[in-house]
Amino acid sequence: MKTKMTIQEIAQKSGVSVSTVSRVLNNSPSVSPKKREKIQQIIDEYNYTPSVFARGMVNHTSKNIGIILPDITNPYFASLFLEVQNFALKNQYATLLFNTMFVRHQLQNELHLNEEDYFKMILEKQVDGVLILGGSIDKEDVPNSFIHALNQLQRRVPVVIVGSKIDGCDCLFIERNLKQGVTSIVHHFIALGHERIGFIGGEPGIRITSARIDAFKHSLQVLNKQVDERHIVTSDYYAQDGYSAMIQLLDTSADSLPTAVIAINDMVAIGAIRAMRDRGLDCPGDIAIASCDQFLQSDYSIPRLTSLDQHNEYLGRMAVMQLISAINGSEEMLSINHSPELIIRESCGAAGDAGSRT
Amino acid sequence: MKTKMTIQEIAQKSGVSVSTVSRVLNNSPSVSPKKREKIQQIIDEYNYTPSVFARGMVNHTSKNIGIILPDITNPYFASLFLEVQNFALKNQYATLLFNTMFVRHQLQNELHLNEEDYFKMILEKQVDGVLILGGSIDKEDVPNSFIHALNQLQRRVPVVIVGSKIDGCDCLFIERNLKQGVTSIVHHFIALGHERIGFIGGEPGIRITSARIDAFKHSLQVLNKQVDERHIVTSDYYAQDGYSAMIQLLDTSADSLPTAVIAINDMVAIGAIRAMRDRGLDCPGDIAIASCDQFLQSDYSIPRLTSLDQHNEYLGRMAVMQLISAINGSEEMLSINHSPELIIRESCGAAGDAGSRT
DNA sequence: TATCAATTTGGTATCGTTACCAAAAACGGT
DNA sequence: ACCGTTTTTGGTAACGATACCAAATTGATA
Repeated sequence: MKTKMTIQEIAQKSGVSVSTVSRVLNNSPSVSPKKREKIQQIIDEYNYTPSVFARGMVNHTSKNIGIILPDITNPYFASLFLEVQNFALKNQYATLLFNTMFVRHQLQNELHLNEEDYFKMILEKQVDGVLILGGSIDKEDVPNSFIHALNQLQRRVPVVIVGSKIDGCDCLFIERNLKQGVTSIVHHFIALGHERIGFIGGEPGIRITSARIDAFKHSLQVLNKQVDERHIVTSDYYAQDGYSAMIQLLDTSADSLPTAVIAINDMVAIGAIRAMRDRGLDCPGDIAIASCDQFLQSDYSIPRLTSLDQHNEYLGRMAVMQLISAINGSEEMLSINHSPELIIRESCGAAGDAGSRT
Repeated sequence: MKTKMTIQEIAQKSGVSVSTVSRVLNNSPSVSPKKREKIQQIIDEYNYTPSVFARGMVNHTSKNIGIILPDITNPYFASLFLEVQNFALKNQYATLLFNTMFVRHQLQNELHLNEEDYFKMILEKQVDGVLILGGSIDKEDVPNSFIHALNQLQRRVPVVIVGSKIDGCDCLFIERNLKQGVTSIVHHFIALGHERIGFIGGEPGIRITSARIDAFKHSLQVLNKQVDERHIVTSDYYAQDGYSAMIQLLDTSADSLPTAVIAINDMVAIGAIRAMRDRGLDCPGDIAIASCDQFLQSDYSIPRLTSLDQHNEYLGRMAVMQLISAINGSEEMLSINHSPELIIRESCGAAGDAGSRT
């Protein structure tokens, strides 16, 4: 490949010293306008760009940030990433993306890596900061080795984590309000006259799951409603998991089925509705469904899904802002506060029957 | 942040010269086993990793590759990316991901960038190679400025493009067989006795769209069936576009509706089915639907979608393999040949009624 | 033991920037 | 015209690796 221009060549061609060219490159004020213009012209003409390696040697920065997330095919993470990249780019940072989970994808995962290995890799890549979106960090008992690896990472570059705060880890955490949304769904169901409400989906042992189930139980207890434990079925986050969870629910409590079910996300809801259909049940007729974390297809499914808009874009944006400000040495913690919004459509019955597509 | 170890410090601590440490780092054979072990131990102890900047200065490589794609939230690109990253990582390459399309996401896209701008950015990042997955490259008339920018990129680093070959561009192209799949859908529909078949979705002026529509028309003509132009409605690639395309189809040819429709992908199929439902029509009863590029939820939708599995994983893998071999100076072109597989489920009627979930 | 070849080591220029300091030029005021 | 101050420039030492060549060590053979 063609050899790159260097600052010396630019200097020579413009008849100045490298120092002056460097000053132009870095917008230093102390360059005479005349020289600046001439140099800039030469830079443009040869479309020279400074070597990030040489710069890195001096500044120890790469202008890259690392993003670690479990699964980019999950719309939740994809939309988060999108906001992150957008904002990062606006601040001259590019994003190195590491997708840690391959299992679901039937790909022969020839590299047997756990998240700790990714931490190491990312460190070797000399990124200026790391953003961790979900993953193992959300486990209820995070392994010590994981925390250790995380702290080691944190000692070298700023680390921002979108997830639940854990003890013994001094990274910056951005927490979502997981409970508020579930509570508002419960209230909505109660208002529609439902007495027996269930909850499906979510991996057990994961904080997101248990936080939502806690909120679910708690909000029912406050209203003096009972919770039937058989109506709570964990599994995972995808359509197939919604399917299996609903089948299990139907099988184990055939004598007293819930009349409404909360799904941990839209994919799970879709799987659950499919399961109901396969068992000859109608949604919302027999069981109403509402879910968290709405995604793009929610408004086109049959029935259209009542779902929570968690404003993930906002979350992603806050996370990078926090990271970039930490990279720039700021200690300030950005406060984040956004309320999820319940989008009422058909799957919860009653009020949503008309649909909401615009 | 803590200051990083350098090779000199390691050398000093192990009582050897930097050269020897460097040799250990690069697995050079000419180091005595005893010294090698001792040095390795010190390296591990301080968990030293060499500076990518310093290395880059000497080798001019970053061990990073750049991936440019329009929309990571689109399951097609997400699964492609996953394979790409997996294989890249296995070869010590990390992936810088650039998502060029923001429009669909209602985000205030404060950075007004077109793909050419991304080329420039990626070049400045000193990646060792670039992989372009779809996007503007698939336009029927690619702007000259785009080709120019592309060639400029290509002159500096190897560029592999997953997309249709274009004249005047000497990058490496990996082409999908777009026609075969559509043809097999047509044959399936004909076998089921359908006479009037339509086609919906896909952005007009994009090669993927026109290639598939061409294949659609051609395979019908070969069988001496007519094509009703009103039954071909382009729009875009998402659920909302399937919805609007189907509405338009229903509106413009109410007198003679097709009995079967091919959707350009599963999201479009979902939108179309929703539109039918809103108009009181049943799928597959009134209009059967089959689509290309199956995605994860295909088997859980109502009805389950008959769809084409294009084996994208394989495509993604070939693309990185090609890129990495090009980075390593190989001229060889990998030949790629995989046949799409039609997964028959409910949405096409008849044969698929039983569903296919395992 | 002396000689030569093969193996293992060390020294140092180099890569392309920026930071820092010193030198030169430009400017203002007497 | 001279001096002091400010602005603008240039020279060069870092930064942390690798590559290359020369030197030292080892081992084998006569």
